Amino acid sequence: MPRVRFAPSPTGFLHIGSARTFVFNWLYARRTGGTMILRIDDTDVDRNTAESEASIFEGLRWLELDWDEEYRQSERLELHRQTAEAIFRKGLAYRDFTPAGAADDEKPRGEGWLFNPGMRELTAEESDRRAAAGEPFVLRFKVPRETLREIRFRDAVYGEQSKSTADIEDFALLRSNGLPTYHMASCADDIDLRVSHIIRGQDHLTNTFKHILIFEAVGAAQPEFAHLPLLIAPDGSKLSKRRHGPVVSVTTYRDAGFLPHAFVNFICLLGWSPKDNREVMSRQDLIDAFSFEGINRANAVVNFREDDPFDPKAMWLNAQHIMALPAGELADRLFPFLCEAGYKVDREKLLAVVPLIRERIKTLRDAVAVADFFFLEQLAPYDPTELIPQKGDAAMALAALEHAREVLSQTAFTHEELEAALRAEAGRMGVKTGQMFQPIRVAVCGRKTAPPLFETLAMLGRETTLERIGQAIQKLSAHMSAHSAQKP
RNA sequence: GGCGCUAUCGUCUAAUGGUUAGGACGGAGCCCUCUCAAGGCUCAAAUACGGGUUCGACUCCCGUUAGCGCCGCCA
Repeated sequence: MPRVRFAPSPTGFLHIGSARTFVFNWLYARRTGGTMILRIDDTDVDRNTAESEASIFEGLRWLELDWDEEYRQSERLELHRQTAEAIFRKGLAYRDFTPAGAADDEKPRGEGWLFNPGMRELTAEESDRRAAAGEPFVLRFKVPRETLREIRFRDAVYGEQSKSTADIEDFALLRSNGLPTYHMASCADDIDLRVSHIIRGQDHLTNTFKHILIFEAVGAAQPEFAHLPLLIAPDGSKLSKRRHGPVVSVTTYRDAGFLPHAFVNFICLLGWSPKDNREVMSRQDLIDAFSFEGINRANAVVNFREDDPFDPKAMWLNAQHIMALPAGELADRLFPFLCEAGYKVDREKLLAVVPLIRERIKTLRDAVAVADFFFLEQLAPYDPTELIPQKGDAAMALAALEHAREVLSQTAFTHEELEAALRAEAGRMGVKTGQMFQPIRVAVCGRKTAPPLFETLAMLGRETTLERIGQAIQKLSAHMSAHSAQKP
């Protein structure tokens, strides 16, 4: 059974790219009946924060993603140290006593550094003596140089890869403070946890050659590798909080009212395709369709803008998932957003409102603006001229409202009855239905764009409807007299 | 600079030597219609460039260009 892992370092909030890496690992595990491991890679004590770790768990919980085993690298340092020690004893690593930062001075900006001169060649006696004397050192892997060879592996996404040892630097295994580096800790854990498939970002593609050297040195079997194309910003740069702000954090999507399943659907489609033109996919659909062959090799742009922080496709997918959700579940999802907005909502009423708004919201939060008039006692102030229909005037609006008030006071508040009565009244008045309906709509909703009128009236009930129409008549009358007083 | 990776509509992608280069988002338009949506239909929109190989190239090879990644005692 495959064993895969997601290994975030808690140095920032859960990033959209990290979330995608988790999802691809998870999909593979769930598809194959394998094991999903969450490993917190917290060996960089200076940069780790508790908030960051909390954000990772918070994000994963929101996404409704689970895992089967959980580890923390900081609790496994002894294993890392012992593994490094074993490599050292085999003569495949050496102590480098070059003081930290010393290389910075002579480093001619990004030249191909391979190792610090003099340190590889230190005799065992000399090395032991200096170490015993307490001189700090970093333990480096002794990459084969005398006899060059090609390190090879087959990536499940990028295909055959090879690199000459002549182009691989003597990377560090242990820092001078005794803590393992990422490479050491990661490989030691992957070996110990029997990780069978390493699925991670493409930024690790060239690191993989180093990791293979470690696997070989330890005598461990090589796992399968699958590197994922990176998520990038519209300008081609990598996503970063500093440059791109909160759009890279998954909690931003949660707070904006994305459905977790829609969000996962969206990030899966970035760099992966089921190849059959499907796009709106349930979690089970994704599990069933996932394969490494479907993963693309080019980086994918998250198409956000300054004025529109969410990728339009993410919005569309969210709307699709909202429309596909059973009414009861959608009501549950909407509930916290409406409560947070200060609306007085009860589940019964919300359940009735859901069918009226579900096609009109792209995010859960949209409901706050779209459904306000269902829950607010008092309508927000609106411009009385909104009551005036197309190709009509204030007098027409006033007449429509007064007639409507009359008719509605004696009509049953059902969709059919309301529609029949109001259409008939428009006919009697000799106005178009739209001219009749708009003033009523604005009177009860406070704006021109709203859900269909009759369902809305039925939902609101006679009392509220008549009250709001009465208020509209007052507003309009006041407006008319003010208007005519000003311009006699 | 060295090494590695990548390149199809604006964006996400399909087409594993033979298609009028397909789908989706977004855009434009039409239909439906009590407004707004939703839905349906139509249109515009791409193989980075240059060489090969081949009867035939988005697809294979070489080069150019561009982008990204790694080259830390970060991960």
